[in-house]
Amino acid sequence: MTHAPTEACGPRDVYAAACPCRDMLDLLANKWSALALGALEEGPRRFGEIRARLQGISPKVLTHTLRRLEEHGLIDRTIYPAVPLHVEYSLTPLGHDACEPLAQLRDWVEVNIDRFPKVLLPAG
Amino acid sequence: MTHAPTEACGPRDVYAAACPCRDMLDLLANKWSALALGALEEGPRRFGEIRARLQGISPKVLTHTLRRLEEHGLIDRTIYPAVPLHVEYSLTPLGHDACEPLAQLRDWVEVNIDRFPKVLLPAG
DNA sequence: GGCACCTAGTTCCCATCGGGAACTATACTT
DNA sequence: AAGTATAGTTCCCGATGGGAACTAGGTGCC
Repeated sequence: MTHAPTEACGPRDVYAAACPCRDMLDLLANKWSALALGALEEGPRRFGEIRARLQGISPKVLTHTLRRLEEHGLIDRTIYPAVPLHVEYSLTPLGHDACEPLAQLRDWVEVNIDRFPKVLLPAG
Repeated sequence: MTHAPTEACGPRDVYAAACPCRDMLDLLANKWSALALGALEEGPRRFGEIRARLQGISPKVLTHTLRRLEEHGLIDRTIYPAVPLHVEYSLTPLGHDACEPLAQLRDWVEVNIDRFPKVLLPAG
């Protein structure tokens, strides 16, 4: 029973409140998660680098986001006790795979942003 | 100037805090938005139908979610002043297109749910 | 020694969001 | 007059997100 078959964990329906899929969707369908995973797509990054890439995120929220992704097995956190402390975040295989749909969502937004009502686009 | 070219609205970068892309990502990268748009993919649905499909959502949050999607031009809200009041929600062309990446995200979660750490999967 | 600096956070406070339960409004049915 | 149905709204409260300031371990500078 190392890897339960499809039936073991319920109906696998994101629309079912009790299905664990719901929690996973909640984790991934999140602005900061989508951006953080994307930032790690090109390779491992340090806390400060991710923080700089995700413009506008506060250190508190970034810590929380990364911890959640780590708990759910999407990223690894490696501490290098070097001269100035060095912590590196990297995608797990699962996290790498999750990047695909998230990248498509990010790309879709960038491509279609002009189609949104102009009132909502400040410098439109 | 009916439809501004790519430059008019900034750099089109979801990673830029000031880019309107950020707001759109925040809207779409959301559990309830992703589920609600998916529920409308098969055709127009009424408030009660959507509520029943999105198991666990409260009427307050559903109202808020639908209003936000409407404001951003992803869905239409049509009132039929029939016998018992009848309100129908339907996808706009923009909303229809947004369903593609969202469906991929939902599907990815359902397909890969078993790969997540088992501690987090209640009935795993 | 004392002070500023660097990295990676943590802590505090507050505004907004999300969730449950109950209530409202309108109109028809019995 | 009471009950049913639809589409919400309102209230309360705990969780989440955001800004600003502070902490901790260690280095280099004077």
